[in-house]
Amino acid sequence: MSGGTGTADKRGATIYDVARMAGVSHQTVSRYLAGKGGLRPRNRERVEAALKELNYRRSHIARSLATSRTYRLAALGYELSGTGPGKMMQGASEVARAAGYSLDIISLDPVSDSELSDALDLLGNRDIEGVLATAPTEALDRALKGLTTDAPVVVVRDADLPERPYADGVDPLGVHALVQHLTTLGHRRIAHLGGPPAWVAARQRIDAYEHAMHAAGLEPLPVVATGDWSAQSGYAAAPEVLAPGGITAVVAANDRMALGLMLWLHEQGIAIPRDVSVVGYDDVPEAAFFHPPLTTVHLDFQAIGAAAMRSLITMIEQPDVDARPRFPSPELVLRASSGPPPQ
Amino acid sequence: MSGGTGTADKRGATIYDVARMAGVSHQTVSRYLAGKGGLRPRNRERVEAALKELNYRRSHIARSLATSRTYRLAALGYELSGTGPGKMMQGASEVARAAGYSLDIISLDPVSDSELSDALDLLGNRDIEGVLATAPTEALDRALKGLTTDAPVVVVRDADLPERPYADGVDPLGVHALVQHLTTLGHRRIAHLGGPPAWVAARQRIDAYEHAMHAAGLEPLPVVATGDWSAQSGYAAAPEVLAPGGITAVVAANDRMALGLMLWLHEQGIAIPRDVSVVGYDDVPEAAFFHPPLTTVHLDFQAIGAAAMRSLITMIEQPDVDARPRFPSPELVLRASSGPPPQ
DNA sequence: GGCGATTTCGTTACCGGTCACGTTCTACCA
DNA sequence: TGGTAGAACGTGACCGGTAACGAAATCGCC
Repeated sequence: MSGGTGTADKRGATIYDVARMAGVSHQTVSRYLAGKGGLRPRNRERVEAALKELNYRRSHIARSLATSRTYRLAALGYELSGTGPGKMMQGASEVARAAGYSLDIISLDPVSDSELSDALDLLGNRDIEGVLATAPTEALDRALKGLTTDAPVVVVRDADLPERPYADGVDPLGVHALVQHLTTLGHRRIAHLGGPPAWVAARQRIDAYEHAMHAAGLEPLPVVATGDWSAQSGYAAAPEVLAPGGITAVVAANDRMALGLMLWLHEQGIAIPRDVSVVGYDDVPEAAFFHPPLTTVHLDFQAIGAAAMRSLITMIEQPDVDARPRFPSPELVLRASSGPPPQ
Repeated sequence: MSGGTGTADKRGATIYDVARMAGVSHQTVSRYLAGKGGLRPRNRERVEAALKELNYRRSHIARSLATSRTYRLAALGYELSGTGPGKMMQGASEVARAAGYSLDIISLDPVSDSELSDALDLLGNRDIEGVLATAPTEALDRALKGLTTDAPVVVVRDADLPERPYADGVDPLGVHALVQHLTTLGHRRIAHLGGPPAWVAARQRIDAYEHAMHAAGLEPLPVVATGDWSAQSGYAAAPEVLAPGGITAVVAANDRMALGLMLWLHEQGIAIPRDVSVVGYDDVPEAAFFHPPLTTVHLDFQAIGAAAMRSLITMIEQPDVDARPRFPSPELVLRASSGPPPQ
């Protein structure tokens, strides 16, 4: 009413405005905002009143300039609209926000490489405190290594493979469990429908398939890896996968490719799992409702993203602490798409 | 070699450092960086050399403080890991980055409302220049309206419905086309498996279904809307949807619910589309590979997100221009899940 | 060579906070 | 009542850029 200071002064009120109105110095206001106490009740009240009256909001920009902390992180990866990467980002994003950081998510398009370099020098930007990169291709992996920033970088692969991945029966990817499940059912000729070879994840799964077959005393079949993770590519690659003949089970590199493969089988009149068993990888929420419901390996993407982000934040806030992320293990999920081979 | 300034001075070089090394004033460096020209070749060279030598990177923070432009936007929505919202964000994100903005993506959890208020006052933050919100529930819609910020806000609904949505044969949602497709095939008892009623999108689709039925001279059946967009919920709701009896076609509120519904039908020995036709909505990439491939309505989510973002940026940069987004129209996609009703 | 008009450049202030330090006030005790 | 420790508060500088303005250098032309 009185005074005539409009409520919405353009450009917002500063601590100096607040200080003037409260009859104190800007430093006192700053102290109040820092919440450290040490204000006399009278001044505290006046500051609070002025703050409210002017609808003060702090300027993170100015604060950042003074403290050289920005609380900004960046995350990048391919195909962030997919279930896996998407959930990962969601997990990461929640952790970041809870810790007071904001997250710039940069979704790369596999097609255009120019975008990659753009995005990368965006990261070279010195007001980003840390970088999280997910499920990279090797091109991205290399690019990240060449990153000229001293901000910490966390790269999430499908699993942090130990030095000797398959020693001691350790199966970090869960592919062994999948293959073992099939061999236990009696399958011998088990094919692998691989993911795009440029992806580290796809290569890891191919390796794991071959290793698991050898471990079971079986000869791995030539891996068909012409796909791009999509259902379309699974459908297209299906004939080639089945070409060797006598195949009774197929391990697809992910659930979506398995879906495409299954449609092709249906169209050929090949029954699942009576004639051919199909298993996937990822356990997307829809996999339980495929026809038939898909046996697959469950990955808790959200937890993976969250763990990676926790690790990144620890690297920033406590550089001396060892903060390697601990990712949850993949778990085999048995459903109706796998069964004993035909006689 | 000479001089002894280490290449990696902590905290980075400033334009003052560069200016000193180049023997010019900081303002000259600033001018060079602004790219406006007007430097003598000699000075230009010296500045360039110093820039490179010191590995200078500009501080966006300081620039923001001086210009009061932050080039930061925020986007928020539910279930960003889903195909639709995910692609939308991807489209928005690309446009934003191309225009020089960075995008904070905030993924809300439908469960916890506390998160919403947290996120919201994060937006009240005055260094965010604009807000994009997608596919909101009405709770979010209300919350956004109460937002105390003078930054522009763009809210994306499924379609920007005109004043009188169904006049003049206009069908902004594509649901009419879907229903008409079914009636043309001869269906009369067409049910709707609705989305979660709290979602504006779900309500719009329910309305459109009922209106389309009336337009075809048919009585809409009671809508079952107990789902949550998931395949699981489609599966669970299936018996109730089919309960009225004699139903020969079902319009699901989205593809995932259609997937769950179809699994239930398979389990009951009901053939699709021989006994019952099923159609979805969204056209997720996998829909073409369901069994059978799903008739649905295609939405170009990426284009929608991009259009919304362009609109937001226009609102920021040219406040006087009318920048209402123009979204692409949904398109009917015919596949094998719909066919004539049984005799 | 001298003059004015343009370019080119430097000086100073400012954005909105925090930090370091010095001053004032209060409270307690001799 | 005076002295003093410690809390409360204010002053000035600084973070790293940009904006505004005036000074200096350059150019063209007579």
